[in-house]
Amino acid sequence: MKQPECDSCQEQCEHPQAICLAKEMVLPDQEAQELAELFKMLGDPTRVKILQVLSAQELCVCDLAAVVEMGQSAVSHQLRLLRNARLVKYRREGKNAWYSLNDDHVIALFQQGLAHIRHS
Amino acid sequence: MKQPECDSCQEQCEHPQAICLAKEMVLPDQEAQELAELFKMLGDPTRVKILQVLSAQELCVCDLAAVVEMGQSAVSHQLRLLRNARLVKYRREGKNAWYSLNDDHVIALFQQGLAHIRHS
DNA sequence: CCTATATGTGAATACATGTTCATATATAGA
DNA sequence: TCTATATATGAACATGTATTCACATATAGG
Repeated sequence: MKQPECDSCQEQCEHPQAICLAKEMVLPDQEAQELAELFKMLGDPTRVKILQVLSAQELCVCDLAAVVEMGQSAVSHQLRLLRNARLVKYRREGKNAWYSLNDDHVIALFQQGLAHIRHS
Repeated sequence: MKQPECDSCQEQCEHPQAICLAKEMVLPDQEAQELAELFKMLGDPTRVKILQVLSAQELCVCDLAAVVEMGQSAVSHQLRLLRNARLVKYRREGKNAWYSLNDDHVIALFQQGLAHIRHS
């Protein structure tokens, strides 16, 4: 077994080797933060529904509001968050703003997530 | 094209067909809720780190606190959430409580998530 | 039984989040 | 230009969340 190398393990830790191994592999702050941001964006039922229905077709704001049964304003606020997170894009056509997924990665996450909650 | 079938589409909606198709496929409330809960659980950098290091080895509370550089109490609170969500399990051995992942599904989600943030 | 150590937890705090309301902006059509 | 409709957004509010502090519980070893 290799010896712990990080300084902080020499004094106070209960199980220095385990800690050092863990410290070597743990995601750096920024990446952990970004990953958490991504999951946080998927961590709201309204946004879940929005993203899910957008995976099948482009929809405008008032349609989305009808589908998820929420006010137009609430949906619009959520869409802004999803836009900022680059999870959705939109195009303007006359009075309507048509939203769609920016890429399909999110769908893979949904599928994994659904698989998890469905048999666990 | 098939006609819209859901009642609510007959009156107010802007694009009834799109809405009806979406309504037919949208996740039911409870499932959207559960999925959101799962992602919410992954939506915090501390928990992200905890789960990630637990994917490699079993660790006790004070070790986890050292690795994620947070107080023992904070870690303990987070572990309770993760326990309630059945994402981690633990066994007591003397004075220590050794935590580990309950299953490996979460890791798949992390990998998907990392893939997403790393090239997007 | 007493002490030291590891862990769990309630209360308090600060902060983040989601929705609503009112209103602003943008566009189409008269 | 004026009106109607779709969308965006700021402010306010209520609720949720993460951390800290103080303390409770549990266990090992005198």
